[in-house]
This record gives sequence, C-alpha cells and structure tokens, in this order.
Amino acid sequence: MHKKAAGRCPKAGRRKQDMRSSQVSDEGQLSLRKAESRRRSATRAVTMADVAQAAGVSTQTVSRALRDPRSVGPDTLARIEEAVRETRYVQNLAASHLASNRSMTVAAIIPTISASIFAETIQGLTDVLLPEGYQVFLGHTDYMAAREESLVRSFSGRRPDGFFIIGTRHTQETTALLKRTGVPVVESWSWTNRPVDMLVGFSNHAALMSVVDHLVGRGYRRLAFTGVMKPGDHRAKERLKGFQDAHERHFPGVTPRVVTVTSGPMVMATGVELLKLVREQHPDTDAVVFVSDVLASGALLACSGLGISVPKDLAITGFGNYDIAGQLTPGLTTIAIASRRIGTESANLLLRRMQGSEVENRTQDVGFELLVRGSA
Amino acid sequence: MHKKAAGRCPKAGRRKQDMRSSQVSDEGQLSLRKAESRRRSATRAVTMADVAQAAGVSTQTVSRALRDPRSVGPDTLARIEEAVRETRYVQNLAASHLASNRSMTVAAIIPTISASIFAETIQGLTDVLLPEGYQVFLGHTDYMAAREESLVRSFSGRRPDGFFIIGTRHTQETTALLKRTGVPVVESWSWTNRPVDMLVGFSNHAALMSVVDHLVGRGYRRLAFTGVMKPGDHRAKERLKGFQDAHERHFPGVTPRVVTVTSGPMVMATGVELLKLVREQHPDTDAVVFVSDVLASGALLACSGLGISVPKDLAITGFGNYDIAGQLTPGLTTIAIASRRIGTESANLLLRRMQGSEVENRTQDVGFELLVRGSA
DNA sequence: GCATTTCATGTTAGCGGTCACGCGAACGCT
DNA sequence: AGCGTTCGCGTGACCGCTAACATGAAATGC
Repeated sequence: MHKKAAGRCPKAGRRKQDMRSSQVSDEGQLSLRKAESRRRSATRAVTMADVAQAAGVSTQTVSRALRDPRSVGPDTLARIEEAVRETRYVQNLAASHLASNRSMTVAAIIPTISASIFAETIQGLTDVLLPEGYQVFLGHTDYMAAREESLVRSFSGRRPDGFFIIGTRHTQETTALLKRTGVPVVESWSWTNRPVDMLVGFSNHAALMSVVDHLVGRGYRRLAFTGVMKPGDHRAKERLKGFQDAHERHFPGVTPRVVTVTSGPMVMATGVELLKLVREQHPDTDAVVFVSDVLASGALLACSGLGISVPKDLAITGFGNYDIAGQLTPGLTTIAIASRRIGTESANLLLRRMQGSEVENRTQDVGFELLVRGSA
Repeated sequence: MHKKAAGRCPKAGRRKQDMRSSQVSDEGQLSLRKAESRRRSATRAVTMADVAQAAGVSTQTVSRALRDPRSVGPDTLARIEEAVRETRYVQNLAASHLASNRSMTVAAIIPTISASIFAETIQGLTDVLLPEGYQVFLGHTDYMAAREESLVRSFSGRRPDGFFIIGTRHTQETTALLKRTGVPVVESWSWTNRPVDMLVGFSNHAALMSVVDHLVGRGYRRLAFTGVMKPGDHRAKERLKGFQDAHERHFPGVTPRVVTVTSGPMVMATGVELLKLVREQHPDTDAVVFVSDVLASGALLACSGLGISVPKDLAITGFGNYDIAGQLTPGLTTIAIASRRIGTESANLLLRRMQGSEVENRTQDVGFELLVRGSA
C-alpha cells in the first residue's frame, strides 16, 4: 500500500523514470514527500520506462525490441534483453492492448467443460493459439441460451481478437453481438447454412441417419432413440431429428420411438435409467440409439445384469466415440468425431483472420465416422 | 480502415465527444480534414464519452453508474442506462484494467483439460468466479514444468488478480514469479507444508496408504502399483510414495512391486497394457493398485476376457472415483476426491483475498474418501 | 560527390477508462 | 439561522504502452 515517490513537476506531466533507480531494490521506500503530486495506489511494478532507462534507450525502442527483436540493432537488443532480465520486467498486456487495439485473446464458449469431448476441442484450440501468443478465455453455458448471451456480452468487454463457440443456434441478440464485435467468429460442432462468420463442424443430423441406416441394414426394425435432451442442447435435437427422418424413410408412417428426459446429469447411471424407461414403454424394442456414448456405455454395461444379450436381444449405439466405447465387450458402435481437430482447425482459421489474411473456405466439414463394433 | 473525423484542436487535447453524434449511424464518414490531428486507426467503437454525451453527463458519472448504480441519482441512472442501450455501449475492460489496476481475471493452470477430473475443478472455479465478474484464463501444462513456468510468465502479463494452479511442486522460477505478482495464489490437488500462498488440497500420499491398508486388511499380500508416471506428474509420484511407505510398514524389508511407464496416453487401453505388464513381471500378484481410475477400469473390464476373476484372483483399485467406477461389475474400489469442491473453495479463498479481506485459514484439506466396492 | 534511400532510434499524442479531489446543493443538527 | 455532513456530479491527471511521424546517420545510386 505504499505510495511511490514520484516527481511532482506541476506542469511537465508524466516524468517518472527520471526518479526511479533502475533496480527494483528500493522496496518499501516510504518517503512520502510533502508536495507529492497526487498518485493513485499504483502498482510498484516495473514499467517499460524502467527497462528503457536501464538500457539507455527510449521506451519505444524497448517496445520494438519486445515485439520484433530484429527491428532494433543487435547490441541495443542485447542491452534491452539484459535490462529486462535484471529489472524482472513483465510487460503489461492491458496497456499494450489499449494502445494497439489488439488483445491477443480468444474467447471460447462451450456448453460444459466436464464433457471430455469438448475438452479435447479446447485443448486443440489452445495448443494452436498459445504458441502464437494468444490466450484463451473460457466460459461455459451449461446449455443455457441466456447464459451464452451474457457470456458473449461480458467477454466482449475484453475485446477478444476472435470468438470460438460451440453450437450454431443462438439467441438473436447473441448473434447480433457477435457480428457487431467485428472480429472473426468460429462456430462449431454442428452445421448450418448461415453461420455468423466461420464454421468448423459436421452434421449431427446426417450422423444419426447413418446410424439408423446401419441398424436397419443389420435387420433391426424396432428402433428407439433416447437421451438427456437439455432445452438448449441443439446438437442433441439435431441428432434426434436425424433419427426421426431416417426412421421415416425406412418405415414411412411408423411413429418413431423416442424416450427422452429434459434434465438429469450426463452420467452412465442415467443411461441405465433410460434403458429401463425404453424397455418399459416399448418392450419389443430391438435397438436403442443413445444420444451420447456416456449414456450408451452405462446401458451397455448394465445389460448383462439385466439379462439382456447385446447385440442379439438388443442393439445399442452411442455418439462420440469416447475412450470407453472401444473397451467394452461387446464394443460400442458409435459415431466418431474428430473433436480435437475441430479445435485445431478453428484455431487456424481464427489465426489467419486475426493476422489479417482472408480465408477461402469459411466453412469446414470435419465429418464423422460410423464405427461399427459388436454392440450393433 | 476508415479514419474517423476527430476534432483537431491543436491544444485542447482530447475533445472528441463534441464531434460525434450520439448515434452510431455515421458509419463510413470519410471526411479526412486537412488539419486533422494525428489519429491512429482506432476502433470505431462506442466509448464511454459517447454514452456520457448521450445521457448529458460526464464520463465519470457514467463510470460510476456502471460500477455502482446506487452511487448516482436515480433519474441520472435511468438516462445513462438508456444511453448505454441505444449506443450499444460495451465497456472496454482493458482500459478499465489499466486505469484501475484491477483486471478482474483469474489465471488457472492445470495439467490437462481432457482429464474430466480437473475439468470438474475448473467448472467449480468458474461457477463461483463468473457471477462475481471475474473471468478465468485457462492454460494447460501437459505435465511439463517448463510449460508451467512459461504459462505463469505469459499469464503474468495480463496482471490477473489471482492465480489458481494444480499442483504444489514448481520450478524455483515459477514459485518466484508467483510470489512476485503480489496477488493471491491457490495451489491445489496436492499437499505441502510450504505453499506459495494458499492451498486447497489433500494428501495423495495418505490416500494411497489407506488403499494399501484396506487391501492388506482384506488379506491381500502381494500388492503391485502401476500407472503412467509422467515426469512432471508429482501427484502420481506422491501416490506411489504413499504406496511404498504403506507397503514398507506392512511388509518391512519386502521390495514393493512397482510397474510404471513414463509416457503413454491416459486411456483405458493403457490400463490393460499395464495389467499385462504387471502379470508378466510379477505373476503371483494378488492386488493391483492403479494410479488412476481410467487405467484401473480399463484393466477391470479386460479381466473377464483374460480369465481373471476379480476380486478372487486379483484385487484392483483406482483413484479418482470417475463416473465409470461405480458402473462396473464388480464396482471399482477407489479414492473419491471432491474435485468440484476444490474449485469452489479455491474460488472463495481467492475472492475474499481479491476483495481485500484476509482469510484465516490459508490451507484447506478437502480430504479423500476410500470407496470400497467389489473390486477389492 | 551529392541527392536519395534505408535503417535505427527518438518524440508526441493518444488508447478508454478510473482515481483523487473539488464544489455546490440538500440535509441534519443544535 | 448557522454550520458541518452527506450526496451527486464534474475536472484534471494519469494508468503503461504503441501508432504515427520525425530525425539523423549510414548506405546506396547515378
């Protein structure tokens, strides 16, 4: 809380570096001079001016040396580097951001961090962005459109250089906000013909259709779809729609069996519950299509205990190709998504745009892959 | 890229609000006057001055209204709120940060996002911090001390108001950097008597000892420890140490069986490999202690295929109480950690300190719980 | 050899907010 | 009525850094 002894030139304005020693060793110098000019409780932090003085150059030269070392003379550079080291200077990026109007940050908004499948995407995103000097802000919506909107709003205050967001369905206001920021935006994990800006995704609808096609091809006829369907989870809705549309194509006029709950945790135990629900409501079901591997593997694990033989009595499919899917016996038939790649591709798109170049393809379909294993 | 037409008062300095219309509709006004004062390619963004003008007050009043609505008169507040709405003003937090020396951010550093167990912690952290206006920066180290150091360094540039970090073992430089920031720091997921600042964790060592105690109590005598032990994963090392120490107490002089690999993905398939390795190197092993549930459940699932009866032929234990642990048959005996609570407690500690108050207990032991299920 | 370009560095004026303080009006108390 | 307080709002000076321009010396061109 100590104030620092600054010059008190009543007119000259900011003269400060001429007061400080070039070392940081004067910790706790409490000489609160009388005519001290008003001073906010500033950080005692080392500033660029300290480095400049230590190196005997102007702050501008320090700034240049930091952002592009080749733009200053080699010996000057060496002196500056030494000065940075001895003063333990850490650049204040907020000041840099304000002056340069580039924040070197990317805002990422995902439904939930806990779903390891999204975590992979974020890992991919940061793996590409961090080495380029960008930092990633993370927020999660818990599948609530209102939270997404408020996140976008509050993140906008940081003036990120780019947005990454999972999902393509937003409130009107969210879309407007995103567009107004004027920075590149990548939507992902879904598909739309009218992205806000860029898109790295795939069709959940088509993926589920391919699941149904496969099941029907294997001779299953009484298919049911089940899962936790949070109101804001549009990807789940698209999957359901894909199921319904494929079902209608194969069995025109037959009402598809759909058993969903709108809340509840996305855990394996929930999958077991849903399996039971399906069998209660539609006892003759011969194939259960789960909205996620988490639920499907819970159900699959429970089958032996319930006396159900998979895939003979019942086929089970999942979505996401989680780690567990390949470890179960029988293996879980599922849709594999290049989750990490969504992150890296998105980062690359953002990077190019943030660095000023245009990108040719603003939409990228990473596709999906039907992995047929023993469960169906 | 259009410059904006600003006042050119050669002396008065920033007079700008008197030039702009209060609406944002003058897009693209390209009147580059001759004597135009030098202008950087600034954002055309709405500033607080625009809002102030629209509301007929000073910027200071707008600032006050935004940060503490009760500090201005009710009708003034209403006018300002209306002005904010009509100008679509979004506060520039970088400027706020620079002026106020508070960034309203917390930097979080974790080993990997993909481990859902850490994701829970982050979710807890942000759930508490976001409503308070703090945003969370996330970085992952992939268990590399050097990356941790460089993350701390680059995050420091943002002048976060707090640090959250998983682990208590850092490079000397990392520790020094953290201390020098002068902001509150919470270390977590481990235990130490000399935390950098605050600590929310538990003893991995004690947890593993309780696992061994339990196994020995159940009559198992030939225990093996196995897992992926990345060089920078100190929590894994503490668990191993706990295993070894407990083993020594129960079987003095007997060399404990330890089978580890230093690299490889933390997936279930790796658990199967490790199980096979253990049985190759120590065929008479009757209990395998895994460093993580991921590996343990992989192994447990593989057992029936390998003709191993659990827990009769072989006991298996894990760590973390992942979702799957309770769904397997038999259930996986493991250590449960209040992973989410680590996040929320850490956030609360940080919050109090960031808001200026001291905290009485700078260390918090969230403990662990041995969950005995069928596998051991 | 002198004008022109290039290179390395310095100077000036902000970026968009907030802090400390000032000041007048309304309020409270004796 | 007189005077100290509180309340509501404005003024001026920065926060630490960088864009744009300026400058002088060395390198280059004809």
